[in-house]
Amino acid sequence: MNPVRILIADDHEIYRRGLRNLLETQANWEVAGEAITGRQAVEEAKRLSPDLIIMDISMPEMNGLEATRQICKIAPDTQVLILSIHENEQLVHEVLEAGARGYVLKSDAGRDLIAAVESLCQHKPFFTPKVSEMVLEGYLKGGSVSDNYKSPQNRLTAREREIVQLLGEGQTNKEVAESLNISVKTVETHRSHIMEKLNMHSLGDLIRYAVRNHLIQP
Amino acid sequence: MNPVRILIADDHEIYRRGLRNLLETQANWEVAGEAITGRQAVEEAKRLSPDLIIMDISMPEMNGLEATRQICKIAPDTQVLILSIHENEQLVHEVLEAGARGYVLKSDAGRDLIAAVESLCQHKPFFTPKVSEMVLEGYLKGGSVSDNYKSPQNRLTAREREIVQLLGEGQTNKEVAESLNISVKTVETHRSHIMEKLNMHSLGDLIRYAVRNHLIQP
DNA sequence: GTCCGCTCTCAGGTATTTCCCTATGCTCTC
DNA sequence: GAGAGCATAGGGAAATACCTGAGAGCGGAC
Repeated sequence: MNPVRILIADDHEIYRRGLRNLLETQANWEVAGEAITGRQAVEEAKRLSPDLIIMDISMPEMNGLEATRQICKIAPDTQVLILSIHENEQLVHEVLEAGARGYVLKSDAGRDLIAAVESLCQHKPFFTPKVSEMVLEGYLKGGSVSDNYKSPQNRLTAREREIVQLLGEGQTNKEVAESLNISVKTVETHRSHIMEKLNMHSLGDLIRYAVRNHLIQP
Repeated sequence: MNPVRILIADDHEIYRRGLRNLLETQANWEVAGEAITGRQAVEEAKRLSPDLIIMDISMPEMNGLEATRQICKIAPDTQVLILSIHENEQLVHEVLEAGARGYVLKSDAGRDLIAAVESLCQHKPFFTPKVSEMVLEGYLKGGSVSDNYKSPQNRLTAREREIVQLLGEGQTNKEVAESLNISVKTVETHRSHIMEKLNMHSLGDLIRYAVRNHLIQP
């Protein structure tokens, strides 16, 4: 039987160590790689085609939510397990919408992570008890999750959200352009589209928007 | 030479694993015990008399700040190193007041933790670069930290705080100048002073600072 | 299959804003 | 009265905003 190949995406080195250490206690599991940013996670997912990704939400450059969206699109066979400190209903629905199949709170991870990984490997979703209630509620309300969830950032495209995050992290247009390997002009275009869509008129508005919508940490 | 005996206090099992794993790479260091709550940390500090405690801030039952206060009172020989995700000036000064001798951001921990532990073992304080500037300024101003740091934004002058707030609320330099009936040039000067004082390089940084320090609402 | 709409990409040009350095009063302290 | 800190501001260089325009790719509609 082939080993289960796992990619770890978390910006804290200590936490990655802890995860690796825990996962390696399991026979037949293999940590195939590590990623520090969402962008790296996407790249490594492409390169390594892991069976499963353990994904933190808050990461620099690109957050885990956005990374999950992209990975589930380009590599639908890869299972994504979200590890988050946020016990936030909105966020749970967002990550499910993005394509993740599991959500474990970091405070429960020591107890539940192994079970969660096992579950996802058998293509069954997994949620820590606190989370599963929220999820259930979402479905019971009728309609799909997406019907219930119309957050304003859905109006932004993936690329636009990405740019909002980088700007929010303090990068200038020029730095964003370098980070994404695109022209400054392109960044300017995106930026003006974003401003227009959200009806904002200054970078300050944009950044507060990003903080409110958990695209960045204050 | 006796080994350095370390107590780990953090409520996340994965994180404790990571810490233990990292610390055990060092010869002559020994993880004497673990605590999951602040209360446990106090008890274990009494029972084990470790040389050093690595202390998370957010823990259930009793937070790391309160635990630090108690431990520094009952076991003044034990060094406390704070490990926190919060880049918040107020908090830094509170933990120093409480008796901690080091403050490392979790995002920097992988790089700085070993150095921090070494430093504290030689009874030298240690702070990650981002943090050390805040601290340094506090001491350079003379008097105790608490005198100067009733609130972190004391480092900025009244006028500067006013400007940070207006910028944070989404006003442009020009609008701020109109609001305050001063020249745009003056606003620019204030702004660059603020940036310099806080060691920031973009409006994004500034706004996140303002949100963290409750100068504005996100 | 083709067309339409959306997205991402980029360019050029001008107006505007910001950045960086310097400088002048003013007040308070030592 | 010398110096430190603060609020004020100017000049020139750099960056950004704001417009128009446009090609390439992609997915859904018909």
